[in-house]
Amino acid sequence: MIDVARLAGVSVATVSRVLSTPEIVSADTRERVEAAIRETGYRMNAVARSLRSQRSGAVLVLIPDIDNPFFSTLLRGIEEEAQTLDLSVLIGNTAGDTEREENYLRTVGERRADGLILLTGRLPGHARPDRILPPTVVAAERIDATLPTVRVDNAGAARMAVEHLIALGHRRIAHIAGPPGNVLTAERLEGYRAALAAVDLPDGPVRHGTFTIPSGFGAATALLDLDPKVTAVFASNDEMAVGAIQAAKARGLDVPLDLSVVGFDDISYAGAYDPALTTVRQPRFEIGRTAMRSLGRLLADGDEGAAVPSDEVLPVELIVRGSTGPA
Amino acid sequence: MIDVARLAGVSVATVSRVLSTPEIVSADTRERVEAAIRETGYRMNAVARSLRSQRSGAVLVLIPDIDNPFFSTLLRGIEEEAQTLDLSVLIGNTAGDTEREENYLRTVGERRADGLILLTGRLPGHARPDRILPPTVVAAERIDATLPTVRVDNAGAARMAVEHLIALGHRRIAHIAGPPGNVLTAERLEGYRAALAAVDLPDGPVRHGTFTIPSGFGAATALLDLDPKVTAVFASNDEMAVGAIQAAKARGLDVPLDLSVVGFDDISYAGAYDPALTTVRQPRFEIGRTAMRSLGRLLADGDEGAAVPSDEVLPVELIVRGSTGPA
DNA sequence: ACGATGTATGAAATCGATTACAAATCGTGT
DNA sequence: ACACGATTTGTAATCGATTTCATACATCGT
Repeated sequence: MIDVARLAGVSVATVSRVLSTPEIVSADTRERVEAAIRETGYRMNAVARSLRSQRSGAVLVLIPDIDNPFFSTLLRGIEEEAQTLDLSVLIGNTAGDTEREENYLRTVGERRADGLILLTGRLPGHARPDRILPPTVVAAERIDATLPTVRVDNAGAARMAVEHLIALGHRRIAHIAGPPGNVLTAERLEGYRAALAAVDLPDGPVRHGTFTIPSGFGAATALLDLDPKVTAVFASNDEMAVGAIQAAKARGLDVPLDLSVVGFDDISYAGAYDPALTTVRQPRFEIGRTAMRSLGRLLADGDEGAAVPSDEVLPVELIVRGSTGPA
Repeated sequence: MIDVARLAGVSVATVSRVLSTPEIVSADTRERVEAAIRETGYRMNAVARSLRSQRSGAVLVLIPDIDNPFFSTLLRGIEEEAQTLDLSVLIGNTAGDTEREENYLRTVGERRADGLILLTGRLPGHARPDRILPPTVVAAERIDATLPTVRVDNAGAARMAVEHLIALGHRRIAHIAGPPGNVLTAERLEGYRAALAAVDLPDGPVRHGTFTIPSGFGAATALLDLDPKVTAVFASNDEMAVGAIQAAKARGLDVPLDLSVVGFDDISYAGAYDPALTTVRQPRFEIGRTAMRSLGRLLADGDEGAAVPSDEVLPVELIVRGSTGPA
């Protein structure tokens, strides 16, 4: 910067002004400085700027598993919006590990990141609930009423899925739920029950899985053993739905002729599966993008809107494909 | 830091030393300082440290598509190793866009990142080949002999896949290649040809796709139209292999009875597909981890080993599943 | 022609650490 | 008891930007 200043015959203060607030510099010096910048190939040192301005220009994304297609799409949305906001994205893959979480949280304590996006479905540092968080946005699940959140209406979406099955004439509809204690599990189970109750149908059998294909396979097997008259299954996510289809095939049932299966999420390969999965599409990319946008606002506003944590609910869409059919 | 120093009755220099080189400070002052740190809840400002030490402690990963399971696993490996090296990972999703690439490259020019990992399969800033790069490691493909690389032997792996088909008795084996001009496409095509040539079989028909399911579907359809006697297809990646299976099913063929299909990569849902995909597993996680490890060494060494850019070739594994069978 | 106002610029303080150099303290051998 | 080297600590410069404050100059109204 000193070189640029020398070359342009101005002070470093002026060079800085050309870079950050060009409008307050007279047109001709500005041009001289810009020419000098080009000539020297000068690049701003972002670290020095961060030190002085007390902003790192980065956000940290805590994510349970980058490798999970659900989260990777979210991350893509976050990344996309971050780029338009000129913010960097630091990733923190926690793998459900509290220690790693703490590690990453240190990162923001050390000022490496200005804000935080939580995809982990729980508050970090839960040992100390008094823990102060930086500007934070929660995506995909509502875990704390005091934090801005971007999500979908899980209960409503689950209800929509089950209503689709009811409309197809199914009466005995089972549910493969997520792990007990999980917010998503509870909300989707609630939606499933609401849909049945609305048409005076009794609840079908319910089994819990762990959001994985094998657990879906196991749960579906158990359900079909328990009640062979079940003609439809609503799974709390797509992986378990795929597991359920595999279980059905394994016992010689045809999907959708003998058993209809609905998933949740519409992960990328749901449509590629055979049969193609009927599922509820969450706008994952949009959720990510929206979360990043909210965080951007939070960072820009200082503490203005903090009093009213936003809670954005994005619309879902039922994608009807080959895994469901008439009862 | 000043507060800590005051509380411990020492100078800030001593506090700094306790933090970065504890061994040169006497045991009792060290303890006093550590107590003061705990008491004040002091957290180091990483930005200030970066400014002084001229190291940001972050690496930038340029990735074509985070959402692609192939890359997301790589990224997970990178992330994992980065955490043990105490480095932050900045992600740059380029989506094949040169402008974004440039944007992200600016990031490292501005000292936000110390090093670079390229998953994009090409050198960035190709407009200016004289462009100076920071310490850089290339993962998954060899694109420049002067840059350290971590990869697999694509030709050998492809050959292994085709030899599996030959061993099953297949004689007319088609290939769905990647897009022309791509390094991976060329190497895998070469391996395919080498396997056939080794047993004096003529090349089968070859069609190019774009590494996507629909393109695999289209290519397989074209191949089967062209030569209905084909009994096996080797696809250059798993997505195209899935597309090929769909194409076979669409024309009433059974996989693997009428047509055997082999893919490449072993992406996460290859084993979940119906039929489960026979494929060549790339150790993606290990590739990512190894790439990060190499970069870590590069960053630690200054310019020592720069003369001999490493080229690590990791072993692949043929995963035989349900999509291949005897001719 | 003169003070008041506004605009453009520069000098220097500042952000929060690290580290070269200097100074103080301590121990040890004679 | 003293000189010398080793250890420990402090003072102040430094990293590269931003920003406050002061100053120089131009413009304008009366």
